Amino acid sequence: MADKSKLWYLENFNLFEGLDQSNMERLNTITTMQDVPKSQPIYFAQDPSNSIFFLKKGRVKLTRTSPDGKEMIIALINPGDVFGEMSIVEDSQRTDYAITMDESLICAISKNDFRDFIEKNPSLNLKLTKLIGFRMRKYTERIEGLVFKDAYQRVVSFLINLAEDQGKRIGDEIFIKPFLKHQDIASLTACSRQTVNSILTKLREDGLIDFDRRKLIIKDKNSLQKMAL
Amino acid sequence: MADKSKLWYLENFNLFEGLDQSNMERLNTITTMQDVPKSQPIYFAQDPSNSIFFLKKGRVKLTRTSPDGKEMIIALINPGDVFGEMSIVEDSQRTDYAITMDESLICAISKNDFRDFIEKNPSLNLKLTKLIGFRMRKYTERIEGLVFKDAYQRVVSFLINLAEDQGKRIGDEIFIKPFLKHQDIASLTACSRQTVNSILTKLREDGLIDFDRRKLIIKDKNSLQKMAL
DNA sequence: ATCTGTTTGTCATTAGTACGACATTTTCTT
DNA sequence: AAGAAAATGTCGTACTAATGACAAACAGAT
Repeated sequence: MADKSKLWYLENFNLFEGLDQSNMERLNTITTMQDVPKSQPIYFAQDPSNSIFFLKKGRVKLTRTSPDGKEMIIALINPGDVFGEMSIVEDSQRTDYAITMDESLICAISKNDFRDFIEKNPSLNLKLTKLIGFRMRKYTERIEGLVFKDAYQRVVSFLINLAEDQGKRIGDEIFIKPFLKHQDIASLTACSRQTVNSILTKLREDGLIDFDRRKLIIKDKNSLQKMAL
Repeated sequence: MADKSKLWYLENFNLFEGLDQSNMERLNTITTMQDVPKSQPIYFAQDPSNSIFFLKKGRVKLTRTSPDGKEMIIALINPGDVFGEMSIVEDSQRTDYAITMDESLICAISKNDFRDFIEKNPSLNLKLTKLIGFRMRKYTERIEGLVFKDAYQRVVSFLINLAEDQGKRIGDEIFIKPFLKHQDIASLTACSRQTVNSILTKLREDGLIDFDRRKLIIKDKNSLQKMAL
């Protein structure tokens, strides 16, 4: 789409572009590809973190759970995205839980293999740092949202981001296809399912969006942007 | 102190340890040291980010401001800490605002010099990535706190972290000396000044802490830890 | 020592959201 | 096709924490 945000491009820069043929082949030998059905865990919290993943196809969500069982979604992973990359930096355990939201095709590299590979391709180092730096920026924005914005603004901001990440512009409207459950939006925006519902309903009444169980249409992104501040 | 958290050590690992003499000297030539009075800005949001800093002495806070003027403190910087390191990763502008809280001694390296220096000392690359990775972990924890914890738990968690970072154990108690204004704690824990006050007062009534304008004493860290969950 | 601005302490009021409850609709399973 | 399970829509109630207002304590400057 024409107006994908700059951030989108940063997010989706190919970690491996610019590698020569022989390295690509070497890369191929150290990765394993796997078809994973819907709603299958990839890894759990406290698992030793010894792989880094690339999502080829499908959707994955990364979550954390509070001591009393509430779920918070840290990130939605789309095709082309890397996840679990903290394993490269730290030897410790995973702090999040990764689960497919659709049938997915996932590519894995063991931490050690990847480290060796980086050693031989130092240009990856900067890219990886940039990737992590980019994640950090997103986290900062998230924190800022939680601190400065109310539930309404958080949900609206989320919709805008979603539209920029995975929307398809058709005429004046932006379509987002495999739409999320209200509970998922709630877990992403730190409010309750019911609050999400009432906000979405209000936005629909006001003609800013339209939605049903499987798609979302942003009808007036400009106005949304104004209210998200 | 005996029980400084593991995270503390990660945070304070010396970016430059292990460098040989000639590199240390080279490093010395590209850094500038500066004595900065209390309450002096180091950089502003939107400034071009072209330096990385090390705090030798004093205290610095990094903040962000909401459109309507509310302040959020992103981090407190203590002697030995690096800050502004995102400039290495990204060419863009600063998103935060750095200001001294006390008279401080600050060491600066220009982004370009630092990049050159890294080029010649690739081991720094991994360290830098780890530093950023560590920051990221902290941010994740912050997000989790905002989502899962209420104001009470957030303030208590903050006190515990503060104690671990800069407390001095004396007998059974932990002393924290240049204590923060309630407004600062509020900006760090995402609640109002008045809420912080009432929480601290309650904790004092319950005999878990003691405090006045310039010092804080943690009297029962265990109990605090239990309530922070 | 006094004046001035800052920080703290305390209160009453209000706003924003969570939560529980339940009906309705949709989707999945067999 | 029918029954079960999941997701949505809509209430009312309850509670947490923000806000505004003000007095008291303190700190810095002259």
